[in-house]
Amino acid sequence: MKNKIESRKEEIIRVAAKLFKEKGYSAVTMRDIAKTMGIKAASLYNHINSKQDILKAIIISLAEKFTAGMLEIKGSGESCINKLKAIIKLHVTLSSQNIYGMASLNNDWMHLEEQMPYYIKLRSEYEDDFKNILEHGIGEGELINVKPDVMMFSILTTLRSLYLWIPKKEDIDLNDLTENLSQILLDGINK
Amino acid sequence: MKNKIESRKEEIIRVAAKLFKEKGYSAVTMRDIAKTMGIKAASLYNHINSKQDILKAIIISLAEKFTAGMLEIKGSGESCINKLKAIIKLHVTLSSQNIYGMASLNNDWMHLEEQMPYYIKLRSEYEDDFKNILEHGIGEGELINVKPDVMMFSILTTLRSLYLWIPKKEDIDLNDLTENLSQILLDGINK
DNA sequence: TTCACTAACTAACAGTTGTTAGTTAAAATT
DNA sequence: AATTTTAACTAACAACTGTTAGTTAGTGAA
Repeated sequence: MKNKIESRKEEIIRVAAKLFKEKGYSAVTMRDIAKTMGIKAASLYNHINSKQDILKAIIISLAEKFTAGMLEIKGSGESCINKLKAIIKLHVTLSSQNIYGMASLNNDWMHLEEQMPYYIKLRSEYEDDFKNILEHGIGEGELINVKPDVMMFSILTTLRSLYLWIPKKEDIDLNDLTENLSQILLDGINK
Repeated sequence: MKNKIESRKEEIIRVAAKLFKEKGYSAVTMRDIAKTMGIKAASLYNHINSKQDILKAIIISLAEKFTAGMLEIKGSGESCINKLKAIIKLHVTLSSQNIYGMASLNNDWMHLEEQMPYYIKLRSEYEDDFKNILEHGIGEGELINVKPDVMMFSILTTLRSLYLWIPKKEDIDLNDLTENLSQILLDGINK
């Protein structure tokens, strides 16, 4: 059943995500989405159930990709520093693959309805895993002894904002970016 | 004319900023704001001109405080590292003083209308000044030689997200936070 | 050919939106 | 005491919201 070519439903989700990034979920109307696709708002409902369903499709699928990525990293048996580098790469990869979706994930999750508790659960678990890696790194002497909360906040907010920044650099090389970010986030900028 | 006690207009702006942080500008109605204050929506218009004016009041005044802070730092004659520490302190100070306003500044600026170009101008100049400090630091050998764009992105997005994080820690000491952030952002977490 | 399916359409709905007009009771000023 | 100002109110508006119902032209299968 699933085709390589984009289904109409996937197109709606893609177009909606782009509009959500520009104006936010609440400010985008079904008529906006339809107009961008060159059809009428009512026609959208041949493919999707509701506006809410579009948001859900964007956010939950992305959140689950982060969870899957973290699961793999957790079980990799690498050093703490290497795990952190893998997390950075995970964010660069997923963000560059779905810039518009990342905007909704960051800014529109509070407009989820039934799915909100599930999203919150995924996010909490991700952050717990992240903090765990940091605490382990501190315990092993791999990392400096600073509050892991502040550490995680600092790194994670940078990674969560990548979607704002990647599209501005058309010529960007993602491996370079991952490398630069690792250096800055792990070793700082002070010479 | 100006009193120490909060005017009704200031109360509207404060209440609105809190609601804007929770749901975003577009999802908050004038009736929401009024209800929170225990009055009717129409009564708000005795004190403010429009919903748009509330957003403008929140965002522009904050943006101008950042501009003023940067101007002072720029002319301080301090070393690059000390200027960066001063920027970190500026963000911690302004963010903790106005957590709700910072949310609008970050997430709702695109809903500014006439004032949008002015906001964009302030933000661009701030970022230019920031990058300038970094480039100077690299040139002088104070900072490692990594693309200043990536450096600025990394530090600035962390600082811009402080509003998300400060309120979670009731017991937080702002000087501690500034100190921890400086260490992490400037020297990294790698031992 | 006949039939069911797909994906578009028009029309309309009930509720919500920001905002205005006009009114009123209390407080402040003259 | 008379007057003006303040800050609330009710009622209403025109525009917009997400969504539904019913229709229709084109497509592929029987």
